[in-house]
Amino acid sequence: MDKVQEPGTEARILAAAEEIFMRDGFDGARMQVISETAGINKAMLHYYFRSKENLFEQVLQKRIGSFLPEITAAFTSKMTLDQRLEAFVETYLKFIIANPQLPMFVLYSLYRNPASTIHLPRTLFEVVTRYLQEEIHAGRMKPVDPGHFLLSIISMCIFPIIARPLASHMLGKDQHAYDAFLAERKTEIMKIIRVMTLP
Amino acid sequence: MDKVQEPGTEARILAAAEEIFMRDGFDGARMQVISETAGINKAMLHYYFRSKENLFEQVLQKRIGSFLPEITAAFTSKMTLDQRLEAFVETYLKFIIANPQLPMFVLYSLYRNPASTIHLPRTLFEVVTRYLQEEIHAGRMKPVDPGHFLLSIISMCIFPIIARPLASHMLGKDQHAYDAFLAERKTEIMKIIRVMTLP
DNA sequence: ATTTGCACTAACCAATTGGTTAAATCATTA
DNA sequence: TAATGATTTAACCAATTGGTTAGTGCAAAT
Repeated sequence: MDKVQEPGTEARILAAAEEIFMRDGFDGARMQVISETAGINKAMLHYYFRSKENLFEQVLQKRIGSFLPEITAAFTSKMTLDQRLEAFVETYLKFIIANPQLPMFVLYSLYRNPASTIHLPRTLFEVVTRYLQEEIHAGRMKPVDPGHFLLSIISMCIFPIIARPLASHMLGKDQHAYDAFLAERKTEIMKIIRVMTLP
Repeated sequence: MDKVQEPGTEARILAAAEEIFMRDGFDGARMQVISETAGINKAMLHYYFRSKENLFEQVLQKRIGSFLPEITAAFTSKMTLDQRLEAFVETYLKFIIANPQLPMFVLYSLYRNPASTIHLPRTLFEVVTRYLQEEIHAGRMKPVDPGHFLLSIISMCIFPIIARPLASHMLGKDQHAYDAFLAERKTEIMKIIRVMTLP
């Protein structure tokens, strides 16, 4: 009989904290609920992580750090500009549709406490910018401002997720119809990107 | 001596509640702080508004209702398609740049409690959709899905505001440079819109 | 002049909050 | 086996929370 590798206490706490902080936010989350979700005593939270603030910061940094490298990798893994942008959008959308609570959690947390951005890498923007400038210089792409270009793409990917309650109501779509709408997004965003980039 | 029309207690409470709820969110806001900001006793909050939840809902509905009609009006006030879209983007951007806390407040509140959407009008989307379909039918506009089109525009307007801490860090821009970046947005978004709509 | 009802306050309340402590248990090592 | 250090627990704590209460002052109505 193999003994199933059950996660240690610290990992269980982090997983529980992630779930509760994402659902309820920092102020709405209760240490008691986190400890119950992790199946342990409340005092253990303070034994492993000194305070609520520290526990929250750990969760936030862990989750922010997890997807930026993934996106950057998707972009650099393909050959042509169009392939790279398509891989970028596809990976981005797939990731946030699979983790729909993550964007709002990250954005709201940074909005309330911008100091948390300090530990973030800047590689994604640098990588994309350098590549776009090469393509533009070689005449394979219409000249665009890399900052505006990248932010517009990310806007169109993330916003429909974080604005879901408002957007689905305004478009008159129920749960199901809005999921279908999100599934069409990749195609729609790529249409816009192509018309922006084609020289 | 004219007596300056000082706002009544109820209005002072609403103004204070708006300020505190926007800054701290529902869970982070304290009734004590709201009452102090309004310059009154805490019991007055419950005298005029029964509970914290009710006070919050009043503030939320009031602020949501205030800018949707304004945007819709901007769109319908102009003649040509391009003029209408430009007025829409310009008004939208001007409004949220002047009220930068509003979008996150509304989106986060609805995200945490989607039930609050019930009382919202849907006129904006209907007005825009009908008009776009006419333009497309008349061959004055490239055929696009109105839902995706409208949501993409709104995404590109709002996202740089709510993602400010993250975006300014990733683009390597300080406070000042990011303000300048936001000021360029109208032009950049209009470029994209034109290339999407031109037949 | 007395009643009525609204606006307002100080004091209070039960419940909950994040955090602590001292003691118990477990595993490792000497 | 005895000692040692890490892990876990139940009980506790001071502070804060949203909300209540009984009563005060005051202007209009009777």
